[in-house]
Amino acid sequence: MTATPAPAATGEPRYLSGLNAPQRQAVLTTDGPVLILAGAGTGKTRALTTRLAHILHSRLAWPSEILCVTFTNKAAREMQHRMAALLGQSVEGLQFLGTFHAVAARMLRRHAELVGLDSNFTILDTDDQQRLMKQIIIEAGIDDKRWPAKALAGHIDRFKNRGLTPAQVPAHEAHDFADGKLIALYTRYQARLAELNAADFGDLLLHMLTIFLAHPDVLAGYQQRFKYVLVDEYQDTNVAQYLWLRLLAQQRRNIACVGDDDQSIYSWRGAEVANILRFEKDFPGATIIRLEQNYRSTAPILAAAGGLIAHNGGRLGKTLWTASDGGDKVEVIGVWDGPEEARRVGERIEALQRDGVALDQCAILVRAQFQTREFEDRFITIGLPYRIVGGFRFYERAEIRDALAYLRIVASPADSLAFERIVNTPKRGLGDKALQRLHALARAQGKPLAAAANAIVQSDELTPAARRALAALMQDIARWRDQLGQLPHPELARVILEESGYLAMWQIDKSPEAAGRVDNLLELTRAMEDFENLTAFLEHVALVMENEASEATEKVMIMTLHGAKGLEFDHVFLVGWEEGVFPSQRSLDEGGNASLEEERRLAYVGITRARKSATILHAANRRVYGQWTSSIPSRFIAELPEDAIKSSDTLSGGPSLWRAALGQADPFADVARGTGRGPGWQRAATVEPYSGALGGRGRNVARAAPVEARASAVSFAQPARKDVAVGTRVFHSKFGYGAVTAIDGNKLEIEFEKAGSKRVLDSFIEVTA
DNA sequence: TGTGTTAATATTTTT
DNA sequence: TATTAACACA
Repeated sequence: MTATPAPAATGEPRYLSGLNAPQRQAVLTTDGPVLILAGAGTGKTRALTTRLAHILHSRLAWPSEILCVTFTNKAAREMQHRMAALLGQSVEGLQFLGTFHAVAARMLRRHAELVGLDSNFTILDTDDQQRLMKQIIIEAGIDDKRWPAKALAGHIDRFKNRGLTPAQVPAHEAHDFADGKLIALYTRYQARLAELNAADFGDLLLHMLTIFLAHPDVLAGYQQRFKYVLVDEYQDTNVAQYLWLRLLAQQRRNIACVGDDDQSIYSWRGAEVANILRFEKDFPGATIIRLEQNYRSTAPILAAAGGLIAHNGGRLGKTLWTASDGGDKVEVIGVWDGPEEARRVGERIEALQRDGVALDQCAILVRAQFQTREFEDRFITIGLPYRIVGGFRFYERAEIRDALAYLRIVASPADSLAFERIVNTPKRGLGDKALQRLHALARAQGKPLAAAANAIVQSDELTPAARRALAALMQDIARWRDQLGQLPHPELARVILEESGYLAMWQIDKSPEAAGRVDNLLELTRAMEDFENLTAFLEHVALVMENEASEATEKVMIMTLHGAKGLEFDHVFLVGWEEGVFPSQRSLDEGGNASLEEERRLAYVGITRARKSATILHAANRRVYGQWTSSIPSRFIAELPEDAIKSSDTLSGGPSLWRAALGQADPFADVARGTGRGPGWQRAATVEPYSGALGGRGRNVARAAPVEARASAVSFAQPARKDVAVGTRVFHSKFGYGAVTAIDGNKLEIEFEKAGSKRVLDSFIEVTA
């Protein structure tokens, strides 16, 4: 094996230079099925992108004859960009490069009538979906508390992921929900979607499957068209996606799938690792190419990751190697509790920062969102800029969804879900009673809600007040619809937000987040300018639920392990490696070994994100849902190869934990075993006291805990600002409004209206009038 | 119809 | 602990 790229022959296209032998093979083997097993950091995107560029450059196919699917919009965009860079010009006409859902939606709009939809069908998101399911459950006379909409949505989603229409669901699987009514509810849900001219995410693929199977001519058309099929992240495909791909590629068999079975972490979303494992059976004679040379991480990091993943069974098997040598061992640090973990990581990052490391090259990877809080609190205190990635996305925010509902009802009068959402937002005095009547009429006449509303205001069904309010709303909607062709759509959106009173509703609102919501609404209208018309914008929103705004300032990234997949950082902090946190309790309780192996793959993904250093932390005590719990280090720590890691413990409890985990005599074993407050409690509290350690009800400890005693160099370096004094009214993006009660240099003590008393740095607050 | 209370409930989330 | 949804009340 060699790190040297194969020598470039003269006259060879420029894009091939710099590829290693297997990468080159992955690009040049254009005929027949190819499975590219690409380990983390082995240049998989590069191989895939170059392959696409090669096909186009060699004129093997036109852009419109290529199907290239990814899972995320980000990945699709990146391919587009990198290919333009490779070929020296951007490529037009790649109509079928995109996410599975975007590509399927594009196809479905062409053939919608074959599954009883109109080509302008709306795409529902999870929220719409669940509201609809709840209606269906109640309509069926089922107790929606015992059988929540969420659970039904989960079942139906799983069926769709498996490519099963209601008729295809095996009868014995119907007993899981509402006394065997599951299939009936699924059927009813699909019927309602058809009435609403709507499709959910799962439908985009499932409908296409149905069409392909029922209309061989349509399928043949696509089989003919797509000379080459490229698939990214193949290990994450679900059964529906797999069947869809297989149908499309069956004819020409020029399919190339890139994936890594060791990075399959989405089985809970229906991903089937089996798809990648049986590729050779599906496509006999397939070329298998392994990319194993890692260009990202140091040898110790790869050794740690490799040693860990070796504990999984049923792998296709890959061994990552690197041509570079040196590098620090992976550090494993045991700490007393969550706050100490956050403090340690903060210190480490500040040290790195002093050495000139950019903050956005440091990442903290957590198993679950709740772990981010500890870091957030700490970083606010020491004034370390951070960004929590994930969590709520722009288009999921309530105000954005409300605004979109207004736009949807204007764009498509039959969108009853949108209508329902905005009919009484802002409050118009249209309560349950009025809505029930409206629903009843709509159902009786088989009309959309908006049409029923137009009818009901002609009658005396409603109270005069409600009737007036509804009539006014319907007039507004009609007027906005008239303006649809006249005003530019961002302008129309502004008009709607103004005239509906929706914007005013938030402007009047005094809660801390209201100002942000107003900003978001303005941002929404701005974002619309990037689209040709309202329809194009709404399509984008339905399929691209991500937050595109990237911030310019350097910040420490805090994100989940799932969110980190596909990313890389110089310095990675893997926190919360404790049994019950990671691997998560849920995965230990249910799902058996498969589920544990997925957690292990998640750990593997986490470690392989690191370029230069990986640091693993585990705490002896952690507050989960307000309860203090003790835990032992994650089994994954014990699975790391001894010579790739370096363990260190803090004074406050680490060593005892190690011994507990290794089953040796340990004076504090009772602590580690989870009996709660063992003798270590008092000891730890005296080693490094802080309010958090003594639990929520730490009445016996002064509130102003000496946590900040060792404040960071960063916070000392900044001069105190002059526009604040005791009593100044301020705003903080996390805590809301408050008044300054004490000033200590650039640290302020503020009594927040909602959040209580907090100490924060002055650079984090705004002075308000 | 709007508001204040209580009670339940709590992974991961590419579209 | 903290959020959210459902329910009683004015």
